[in-house]
Amino acid sequence: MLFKKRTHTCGDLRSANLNEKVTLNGWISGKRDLGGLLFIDLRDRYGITQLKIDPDNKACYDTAVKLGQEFVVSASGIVIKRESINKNIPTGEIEILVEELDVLNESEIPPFVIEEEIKATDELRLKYRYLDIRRKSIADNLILRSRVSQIVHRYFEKHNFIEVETPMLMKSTPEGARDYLVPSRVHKGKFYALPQSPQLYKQILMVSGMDRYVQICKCFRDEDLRADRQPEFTQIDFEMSFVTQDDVFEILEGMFGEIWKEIKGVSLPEKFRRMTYDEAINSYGSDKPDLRITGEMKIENISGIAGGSEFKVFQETLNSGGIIAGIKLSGKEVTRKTVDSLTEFVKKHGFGGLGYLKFNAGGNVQSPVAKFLSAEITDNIKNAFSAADGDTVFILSGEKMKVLTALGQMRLKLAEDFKLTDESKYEFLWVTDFPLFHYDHDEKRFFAEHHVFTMPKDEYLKFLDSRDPAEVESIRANCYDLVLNGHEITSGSIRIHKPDIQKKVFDIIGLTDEEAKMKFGFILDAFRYGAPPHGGAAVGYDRVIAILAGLKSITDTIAFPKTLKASSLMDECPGEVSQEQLDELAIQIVKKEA
RNA sequence: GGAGUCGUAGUUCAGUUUGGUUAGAACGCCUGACUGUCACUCAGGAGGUCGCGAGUUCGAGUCUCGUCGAUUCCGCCA
Repeated sequence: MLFKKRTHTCGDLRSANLNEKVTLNGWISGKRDLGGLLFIDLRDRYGITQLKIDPDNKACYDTAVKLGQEFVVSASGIVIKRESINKNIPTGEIEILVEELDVLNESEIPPFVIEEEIKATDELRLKYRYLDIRRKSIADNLILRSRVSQIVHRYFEKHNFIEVETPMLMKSTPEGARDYLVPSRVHKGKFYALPQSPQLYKQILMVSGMDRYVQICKCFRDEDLRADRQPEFTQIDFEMSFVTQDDVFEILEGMFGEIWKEIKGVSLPEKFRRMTYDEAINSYGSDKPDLRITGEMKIENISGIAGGSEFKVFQETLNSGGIIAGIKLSGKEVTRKTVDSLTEFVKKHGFGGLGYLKFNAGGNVQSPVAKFLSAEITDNIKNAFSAADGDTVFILSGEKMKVLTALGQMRLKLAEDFKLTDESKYEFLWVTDFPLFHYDHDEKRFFAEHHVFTMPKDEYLKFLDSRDPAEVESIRANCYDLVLNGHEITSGSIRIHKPDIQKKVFDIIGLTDEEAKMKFGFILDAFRYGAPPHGGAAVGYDRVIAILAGLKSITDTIAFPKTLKASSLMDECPGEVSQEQLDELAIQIVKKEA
């Protein structure tokens, strides 16, 4: 079908184009019929341009009055100056006096009005995602995503990385997240798995001597979903040979630096701040602390100070190996309501109650536990937190990790309730020295915290032969996360490349040689032929885009996202398949009993 | 797997607490009027399986149970 092609987009024309004869193609975004004069807003992804239809041009006018929302048209005419200027849009000084108007396609009445302040629910927007993407904010997210992608490709190429595509159909490995499985027709009863990440392939590429590998790739995890978790998501996955942790950091610091500079016009520090896992847990009660909070609100362990008190709860805690710790809220009025809501919050975390010390003006201390604490102890607590009059210190006592994580979550809650987070900041933080193992008391065995190929730090290699839970759990790994504003956006490690160390790690998690061979045989084979020291990381691409776009959820960074139940409302997947397809795969559906 | 919230016109919601006349509003849609609008304005109109299924009741949008879907959180996500 022939149609008059556009000479400009709907975002192009300005006063400089006055008197030019132009053609625009686009969607009808609005129509204002004044009874004679008729104005149309024509939209494409570049912007909106106003069309003026004069009733004297009868053919044109007759077509125009019949136009509905989202009709696709081609309009030709002269760029003229508007009588009244619209300062809200970039093309607001001009309009097109239309001479020729063709309907390229009609549209049914859309199920929701396509406007920036969308009223439709997520459910409806996902079902008609193609209409949702016509909205500027969603389109802009996809454009942003595309721009970042270009920056990333350019950056890694500049640093001598090779892009290698790795298989989407691979072997299922039982460690880690649940795999999405794909049945094999040729090998009946056997299954491929979709990659949770290209981890093993990229390590093998290091053995191959590719030296520097990168890929922006889709990954799949069949786990329950959240606002920031989609069943399929995207990683910037990379691996480097002959490197230490610092080399990996440098690459990512450079990459994020370029992204932020180009997208946000913000210069990030050349080196990001670093913190060990232990420091993060002890001071922020989290392995991904949000450092945008005013005054940082560090957790202080006051076991030593408060332990000297008569307070029975504190005594019992310390006797059973627990800790007493707290956080300070600076200069905010703490009401009865605040305390009640926080108490309810900590009770959900399994605490009997919440202690607090309110340092009022004039040296008066308001506290339900004050009567158990001497003036000296109260003073010492005040000093430990560098508390001033008007500050409140909240205190919890109990098992160490429970206290720290509860205080960590309270820190975030207080920051939210009292608006202590500087939303304009970008706080990047390396969290390093993660534990290599944790002991599972139910299953009575050790598990790898990151993955089984993570290299222990040199000074802990001696504990690889120990089976004492405390010693084994003390082993720290060459394993690191990059945290941005409290979100984990990157995770990686230096890998084990020596078979003897690998064997010891397998031993600790109770993997026999035989099992190891069955699960990881191909990579262990590869490692026998000269594996270089190597390490890398994977960046959670969707989360990075969400933060750049100022979104809470990653859903709108993805063109066609899935719901929390992993279905796509637009194309209605997953769907049933025919009996023939099942027969070919030798698969039988077991109906759930009623 | 568990807990919470939501589901009423094309859309967003009110109505559910305390069951009771013809289920309302706004936007959208349709018709008409209007020659400088840009959230055009004005007048009129159409539009409902109250998610679905059972139950309680003289009577259910409203109460109970189940189910489906969306969403938030916990578990889970090396």
